[in-house]
Amino acid sequence: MATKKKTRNTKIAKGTKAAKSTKSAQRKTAPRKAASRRTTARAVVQPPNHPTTQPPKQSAKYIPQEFESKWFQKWTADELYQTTPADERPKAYILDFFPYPSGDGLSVGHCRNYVPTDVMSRYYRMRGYNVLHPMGWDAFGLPAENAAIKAKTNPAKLIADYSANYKRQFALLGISFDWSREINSSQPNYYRWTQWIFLQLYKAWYDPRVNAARPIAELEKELAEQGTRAIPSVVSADALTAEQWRALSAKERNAFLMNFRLAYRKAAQVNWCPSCKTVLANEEVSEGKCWRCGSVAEKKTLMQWFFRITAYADRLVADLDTIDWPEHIKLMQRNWIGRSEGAEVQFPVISDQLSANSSPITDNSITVFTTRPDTLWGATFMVLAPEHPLVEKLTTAECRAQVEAYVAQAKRETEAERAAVEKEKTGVFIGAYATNPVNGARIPIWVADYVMMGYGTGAIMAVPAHDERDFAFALKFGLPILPVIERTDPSTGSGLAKSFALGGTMRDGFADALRAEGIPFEEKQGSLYITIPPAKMTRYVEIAQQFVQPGEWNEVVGARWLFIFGPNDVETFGGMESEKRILARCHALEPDVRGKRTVMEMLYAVEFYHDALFHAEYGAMINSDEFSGTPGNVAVHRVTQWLQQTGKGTRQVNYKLRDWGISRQRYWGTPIPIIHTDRGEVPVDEKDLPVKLPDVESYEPSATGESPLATIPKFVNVTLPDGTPGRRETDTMGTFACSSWYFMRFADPHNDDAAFDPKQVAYWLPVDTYVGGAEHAVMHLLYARFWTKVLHDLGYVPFVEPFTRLRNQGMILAPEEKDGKREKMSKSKGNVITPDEVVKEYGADALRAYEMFISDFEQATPWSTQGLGGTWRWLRRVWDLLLAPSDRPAADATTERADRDLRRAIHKANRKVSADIEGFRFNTVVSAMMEFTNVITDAQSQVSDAAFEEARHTLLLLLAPIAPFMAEEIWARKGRKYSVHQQKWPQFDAMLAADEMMTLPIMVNGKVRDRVELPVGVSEIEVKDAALRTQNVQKHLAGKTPAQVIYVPGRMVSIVVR
RNA sequence: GCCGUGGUGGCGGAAUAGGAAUACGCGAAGGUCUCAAAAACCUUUGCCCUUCACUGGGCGUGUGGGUUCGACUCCCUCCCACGGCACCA
Repeated sequence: MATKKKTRNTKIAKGTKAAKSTKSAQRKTAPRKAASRRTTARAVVQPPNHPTTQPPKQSAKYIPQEFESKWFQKWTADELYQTTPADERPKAYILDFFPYPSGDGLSVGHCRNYVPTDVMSRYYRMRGYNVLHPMGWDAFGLPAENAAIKAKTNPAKLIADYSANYKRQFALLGISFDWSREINSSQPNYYRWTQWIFLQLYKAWYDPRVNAARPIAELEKELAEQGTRAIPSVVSADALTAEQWRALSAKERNAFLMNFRLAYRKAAQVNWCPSCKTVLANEEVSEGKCWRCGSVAEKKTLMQWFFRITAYADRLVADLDTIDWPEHIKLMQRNWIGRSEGAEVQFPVISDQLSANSSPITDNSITVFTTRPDTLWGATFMVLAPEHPLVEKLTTAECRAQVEAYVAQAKRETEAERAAVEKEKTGVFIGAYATNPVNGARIPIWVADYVMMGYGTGAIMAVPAHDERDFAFALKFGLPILPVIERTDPSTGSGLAKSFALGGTMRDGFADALRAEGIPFEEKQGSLYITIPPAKMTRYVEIAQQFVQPGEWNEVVGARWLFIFGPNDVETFGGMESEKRILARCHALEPDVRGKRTVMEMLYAVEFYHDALFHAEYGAMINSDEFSGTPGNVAVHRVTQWLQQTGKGTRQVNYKLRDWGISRQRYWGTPIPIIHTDRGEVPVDEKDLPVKLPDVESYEPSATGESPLATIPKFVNVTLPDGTPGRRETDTMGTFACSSWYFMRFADPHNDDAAFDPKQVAYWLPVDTYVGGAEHAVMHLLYARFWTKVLHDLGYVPFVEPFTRLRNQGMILAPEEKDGKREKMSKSKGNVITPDEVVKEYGADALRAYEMFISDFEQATPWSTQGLGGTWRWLRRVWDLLLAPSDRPAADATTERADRDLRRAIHKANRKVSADIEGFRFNTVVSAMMEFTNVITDAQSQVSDAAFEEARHTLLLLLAPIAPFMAEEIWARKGRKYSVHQQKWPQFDAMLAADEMMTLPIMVNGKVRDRVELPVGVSEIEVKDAALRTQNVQKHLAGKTPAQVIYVPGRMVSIVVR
């Protein structure tokens, strides 16, 4: 560090001398001690009688407000950023997330992604790429509709105003969007094709045999020929023979096909406000109440449209491995899809319980899904979700009243209440029993709200010893808990076993005997807390038998489960019978435990045991008949295989992912192109698209829960070409539909004959770089991936992933207050900073540079007006430097060396700036530019005219993507041919960037003690020699001979002395 | 609770691949210019000790440990902040 600074000081000192010795009168008047890059630059810029070629109106000073808007107008007029159609150049598609234009406009926080993607686009244009960098509006949706209702206007008008404002702000920032490709998802020429894609989904089904979507017509053909025989059951459709299919009416066939279509209709619940008589979005319900009127939100069941995204779950998981996305986003998608492998197992209901019911059902059984078939032997009860249809069927007469009350209460609870944190477990026994199919155990059936109808089969086998929720439930209701998986001690990797010897239960000398055997324990208040090493287990059991007092017992828990009552009187806890036996004996011996209903409840009273009683590890199986001893890593697999072979269960994959609901009972969205008739749904003919949203005055919600469109007869009532009367579907699509394909439309935005020209899409797509906030990590990105795969399967696009590279920008927070608290920018807190105010004061280029410089692109960070001032001052120094006159001294020996150094800096800067723009390291792009500026300034009075010009030329070109306005203005003032943005990116030469000398730090025993400067490429022996000779190293060696000298080529020398 | 991300000067942050910690910028202090101020520019700026000075030394990347000639970087423990999910069988 010190050396480095000294070096620079030396250079500056030399520079000053050189400056003074030159002829410039101005420089002679410079302060004697000036010696600075900055004074020098400034002194050169403002000579009183410097001959200037500039028109009088131009300021010599950097005043961005004088020229920024002028240049943007010219760029627009010249169509400088219009994308050219597909050609032979390499393409770069750089895209920002589709924004909803909000009435509040952009803040400096929103610019965090628009500026860097613009820099990148400008960079790739200069690199000779054909760049697509478009912008459009995600214009449909709730915010616009609500704002319009409030303002008593049409949302289309609001969107027009808001997007115009966004466009103005983008212009202010110099963002180089190709506005000729602007799209608006709420215009018929766009949503016509959203409807078209809906129809493609409606007319397709997912064939698991080929793992792809296929036309539904092919399914109909197959059904007519051979029924459902060859179709694996992926949907909840009944099996059908060809004859049965052919016998169905058109309406019945339609209903049957709904089980297969990728766009289908089913009953689903919505939030309903009984007072506003309207459907509420999740966002409009807070704490179970309507956010407008505060009444309690209810559930209402409506027929709604869904996309069958679950069919693609496996592909959506698998293809994540092929794309360059942040790992945490991929992880969030994997978790969201929530693929889990397990088994479905049938638990027969014990029929004698049913005989009491009026309709005895002989083949009744409860199907459960489990990810842990290896724990089946520990299933000691079952739980049904309150909504489960078998609750009604199986509840016995004695329990009916209680069960019905419980179910009614559970249904009243909102989802939020039911999922409340640390909620006390509740549930009711329904009076019926089932048989555990693996061991024939008779186990009770309960109903409880911690089981959800929406996941798995809505019923579970409860394995309380190895599932936390089941454990809590069993403890509360006194249900038996049987360990069936061995506990491993995480710290040793072997079995964890514990014993608690209560004071007075063991004879004297027990502790000494343990000590003699080397079994560790702690003694507190006369009781022993023993942790038994696996190797000593047998010995421990022998010792305990000898020392246990008559009428007392000692137990072992964890890896083994033993109750030691006396010599040769040891009970193993390992099944329902032993549970009963042990409990009876303990109750008999000890009045204090008589209140305990299960062995585990008794043990749970000892806190020392807690970590050994319950665990969810994949350990070796115990207490599981012939499977006991099966190692943990193969247990699930082996049991699943056995279940399949014996017909007790089947291997099953389950997902958390639900199908994508798109129905919105709203006006402002894409109408769903379906007509309802007596013979079922009929899709609107593709040539009749778009189904236009009627332009109406009032679109307040209907009182029935239907969309406002339902109140417009002119829209609703239609007659099909064959004269059949029909009713249009009145739901509109949620906006995720619009944003699931817009990136394709940008490739061919004005096509009226198709959603896009496949050739254009094949050229531009997939998107090379996609940038937006992490809040869309799951939904939007998953849906867009899904649509892309469907369109691929149906032959419309040649790729399966839409976004090759994804990056998320970090949030820009409000400037830090004195208390150091970090806050988001928000209108309500009044701490929003707009680009408008920043551009007005500092100009767009300073804003752009600061947006890049502020921090790592993905990291959240507070805005700082002082930091912004720093980048502004840098730009001003660049301005002065680039517009300074060129009158360097003639070349001589000194300049030759300085020229070489400067040229090296030029190529190093080029390399760094290029690599960092491509790698999303925008903050170091700016710091590298600042350093390059400093180097040129420092060197300017020592180098030749040619080298100085080369450096300044490169600086200007590297600056063009970052500060486009200033670069263009300087380019013009220098009299160069318009435009700087159409220039080639400067050439990089690795040879010229290579260093001649290297400074190597020398470590002695891990501490830097000295440094040597050597030419690059000297031999290892020379380096070591030089290192050992340096003064401070000699001092630290203190006459000793080094034991080891390590040379890391070009990096450092490390000397070890003992 | 689980999952994810992060923790480096007074502040924003940098550090390619295990090899010079704190680049670049802000702020601060002192100075130059000025009648003065602002602006601009110069110098210093992790902490501590030592030296008139040159210098030399110790500590230092949330905590504690480990691996290594060498750790911001790799491994283990713990703490804190932020984001997301939450009875998912």
